[in-house]
Amino acid sequence: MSQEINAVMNEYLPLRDVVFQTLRQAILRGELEPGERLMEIHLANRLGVSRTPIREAIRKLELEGLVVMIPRRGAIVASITEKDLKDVLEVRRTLEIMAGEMACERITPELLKQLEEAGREFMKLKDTNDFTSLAEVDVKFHDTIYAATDNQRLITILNNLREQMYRYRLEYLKDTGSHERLNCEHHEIYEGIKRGDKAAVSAAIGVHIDNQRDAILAAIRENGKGQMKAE
Amino acid sequence: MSQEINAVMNEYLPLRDVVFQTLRQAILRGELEPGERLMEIHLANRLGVSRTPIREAIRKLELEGLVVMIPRRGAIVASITEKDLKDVLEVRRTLEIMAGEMACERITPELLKQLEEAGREFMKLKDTNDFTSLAEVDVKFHDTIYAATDNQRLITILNNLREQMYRYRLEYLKDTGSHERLNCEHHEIYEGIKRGDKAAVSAAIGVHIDNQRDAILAAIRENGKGQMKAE
DNA sequence: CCTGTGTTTTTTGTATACATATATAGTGAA
DNA sequence: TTCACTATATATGTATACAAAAAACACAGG
Repeated sequence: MSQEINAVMNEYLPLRDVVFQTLRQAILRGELEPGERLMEIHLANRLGVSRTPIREAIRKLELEGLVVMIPRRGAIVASITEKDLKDVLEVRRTLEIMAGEMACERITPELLKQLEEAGREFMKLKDTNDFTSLAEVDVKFHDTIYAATDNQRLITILNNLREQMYRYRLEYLKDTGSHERLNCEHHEIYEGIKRGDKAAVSAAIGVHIDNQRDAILAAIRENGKGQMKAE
Repeated sequence: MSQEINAVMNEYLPLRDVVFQTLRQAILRGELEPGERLMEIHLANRLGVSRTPIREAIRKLELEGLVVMIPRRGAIVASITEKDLKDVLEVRRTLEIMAGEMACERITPELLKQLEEAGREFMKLKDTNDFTSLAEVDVKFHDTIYAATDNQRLITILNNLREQMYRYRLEYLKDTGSHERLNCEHHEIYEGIKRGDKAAVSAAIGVHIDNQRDAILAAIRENGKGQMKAE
């Protein structure tokens, strides 16, 4: 049993963690849709494990808010309302600015170089249609800023908040018209951090998130069928 | 089996959640010390349940960061280093200020009244030795501000960050010399929110958290024996 | 044709069983 | 005495078994 899974387990990883990451990705990528039930036996058969690791993975997803438990009915994929998304973006805006300002003070030469590189890569990719790579580079750019804060708690929270929006990220990156603007914003942020100019960085990141917010909300309102549930 | 636990279950609560809350409280109150092992069979016997709910509760504690898993050895209560605590307080400072500023704009008359009342209760209690009630009122004061933000995500994160420091809260509230200052700070925050004066609120909350930070760090450095592990 | 009730099925919640890895203790030899 | 090796005990990781609750279904009666 669990051949395909155990193959990945070169170094030690409990099945529950494999299942957790698998389900998590599936939810964030939209392969499991909001409202969909997570039935233990079904998932167990599908992943080739018993119910035990499935259940333990669901406990973690529950705490993370990615699934909602219904008493004696099990777990369903959590729906994100527009209000939820606004709330997340509001907090994220504040913390991204915080991270940027901290980076102004604490960034190391290596990380600054890495940041510049991520910015360059984004510029190279911005006119292609390779949205996946583009998203990756975008993540790398922001991750570098996070790393510069030297605050693990902040990094963890920011990563979580960002991932809450993964379902919508790709959608909004497909709006190629915004790439040039994103590129400019990245450059402005990079230059600000390089100069240690907190006010400039703060303003640039604020604009950056606001634009992202507007783009995502617009995208949702257009084709908000499966993605957004009423409740 | 599980007599004492089932007694509490008038309305439906899975055993795993009862166990989760029980263990969580025990860790936050310091009844389970950092580094202590959480052995499943032992806990199961102690709480009168089987290993299954214990394990599921541990999965949640793991994601919350209150326990750390050691491969094939199980869970131990997470140690908080001084760096961890500083990181938490740094993030918390930013978000508490954010909450205060949002409260300036969004607070309702009822919540404003509740805030005033919490402030008054704190004043009444500040010269007694009833530290538990004092802590409760302090929590209520801040909870009211959180509620005024109308941002559920922010509330969740702030509650979590605050709870991360529960182990140290009581310690620092026992420093009766600081009560008068805390009281003034509360009053200043309340007045600022009432006037909608964001700058004043921001400054007051900043000072409030900074003082708390210094007090906690000082308390830890004094008797940092059991509480702080090198890891 | 609709409705209410009893039965069956499905699925969760909990307990237990089994395999394996790690720690521990004990024994023997250098 | 000390080191090494083996046997044993203990605890985790996973699978399975069992009970109970909820949903689905069928059937009888109006």
